[in-house]
Amino acid sequence: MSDFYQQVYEVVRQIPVGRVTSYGAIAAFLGSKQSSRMVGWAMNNAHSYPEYIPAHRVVNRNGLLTGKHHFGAGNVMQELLENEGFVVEDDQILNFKENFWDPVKELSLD
DNA sequence: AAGCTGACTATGG
DNA sequence: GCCATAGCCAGCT
Repeated sequence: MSDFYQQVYEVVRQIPVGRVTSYGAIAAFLGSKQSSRMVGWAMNNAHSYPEYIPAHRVVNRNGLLTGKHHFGAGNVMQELLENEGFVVEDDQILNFKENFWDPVKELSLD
């Protein structure tokens, strides 16, 4: 597996419970903010990773659950987020900005 | 092999 | 503030 995917998975795994981040933020942290699509693709292949990947904590820059369809037929992603204390409405995290977790800030600085 | 698609984002009208 | 376009790059048809 490419290091890119590996790093994406590790970053996503380090997202604290009750926090969320965006594909672009992860891509930016890896130094390829223009390849935010690849982060999403990495999530699609997340099942290939031996560890658990909380992909539901990764949404687009709007806090919109664009990838909910990949979790299952129903609104599994929303339920997972609500289970962690998020407020989701119309497939969007209302308090997204308040719970946003930026790896660039949280992991780079320290 | 060439073209399309997609769990994105930024920019311009 | 919404819609269209354009980069991005890996996987699929």
